[in-house]
Amino acid sequence: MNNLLFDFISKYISLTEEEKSAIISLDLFRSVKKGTILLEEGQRTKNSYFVLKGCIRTYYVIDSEEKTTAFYTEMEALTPPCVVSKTPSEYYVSCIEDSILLVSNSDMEAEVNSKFPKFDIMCRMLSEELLAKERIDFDEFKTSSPEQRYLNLLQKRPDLIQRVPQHQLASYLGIQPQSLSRLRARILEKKS
Amino acid sequence: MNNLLFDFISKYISLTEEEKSAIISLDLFRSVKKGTILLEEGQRTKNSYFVLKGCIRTYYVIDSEEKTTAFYTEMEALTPPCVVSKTPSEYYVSCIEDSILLVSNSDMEAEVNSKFPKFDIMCRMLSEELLAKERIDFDEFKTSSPEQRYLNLLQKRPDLIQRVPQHQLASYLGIQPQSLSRLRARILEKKS
DNA sequence: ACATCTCGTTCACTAAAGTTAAGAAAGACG
DNA sequence: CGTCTTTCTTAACTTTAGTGAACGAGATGT
Repeated sequence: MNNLLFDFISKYISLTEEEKSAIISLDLFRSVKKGTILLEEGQRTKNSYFVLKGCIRTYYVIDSEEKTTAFYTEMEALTPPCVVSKTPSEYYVSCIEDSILLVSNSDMEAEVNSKFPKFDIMCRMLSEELLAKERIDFDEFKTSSPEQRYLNLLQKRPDLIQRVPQHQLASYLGIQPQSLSRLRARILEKKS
Repeated sequence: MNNLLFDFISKYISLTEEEKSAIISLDLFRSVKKGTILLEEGQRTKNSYFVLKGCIRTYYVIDSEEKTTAFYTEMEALTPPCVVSKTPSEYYVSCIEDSILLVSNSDMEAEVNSKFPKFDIMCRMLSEELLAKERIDFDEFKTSSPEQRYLNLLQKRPDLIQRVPQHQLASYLGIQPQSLSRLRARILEKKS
């Protein structure tokens, strides 16, 4: 697990052995069972999550319906907006597979960053990269139909379609579960 | 103009007079005429933009149709994804009002940041904040209908509806211009 | 002043998504 | 093993968005 993390970090900065052991000594890894709710609406938190294995999702409850808006799988990081804005969370975060997560909190990050300014650089690079990715995803979403979005997902994250329940996928695609079923039937029809 | 910029920066870090004059000496301000294309599809650039006055938009050309995905107005910053990924741009950036922009390039930023590490911190805070904002916008988009998105925009950025052409607004809302017209008529009907 | 072009709106029609309801299939649990 | 629940699918119907075409208003250019 440590190696997975260090391989990831090495894409941005290089670490000395001393820095590596400083990270290990923080004891950040957590095993989390499927179904665990990591963050609830209205709750305040300083925690960020990095998925080493498994999958977590973010969802809102609107009119007592769950609306899933994002999935985070292996080597993906989530810092909930409420951590940045220091306000109560607008959404839930839950674990949809047995997972191994790295859980860090912003106070601790600030401390580490002041000791190792390198980390600030890495955080900056990471969030710039994530912002660019998020914008492109958003743009693709805006400029395509539900059917195109599904086909696009099939290309880019085929694993998600296997490991995630359909009704969660549906709201991730911005549609109703029934529409997703129909849309998939339509696609199969076209192929034949 | 300098004051607008320094007020903005002061939300993140505090600057000494020396640092301020270092920034001014970089001579970053540009007056840009309405209609100017700042970035074209396929082009490589290292430029980021900060809008002091006016409005710029990003758009794709898909099937020879313009698809507008974002607007940036006063005190908003745009670093195109292609600057981060160092690849040719996937979209166009154009100026839709006579504007005053701050144009910086990533080489210069790197130089300034190494001289004043404070700036790295600010960039990090800024991109974390923007990422959080982008995620929330995306989530709202996913979880609402075109009509709700329009009403939402009316609440949050009423100025945009005034200053931006309808057909650009339409694709910003992820729909066709005709649908936006119809949708607006529908809303007016409901009110009466 | 005239022709041209762009933009916004409207209309009729088609296609797709929302909604409500019902039933089948798969899982969870005692 | 059967029961209960959740998940997925299908269907009928309603609502809304996409599409193609047409029109008028306003801007642009010569």
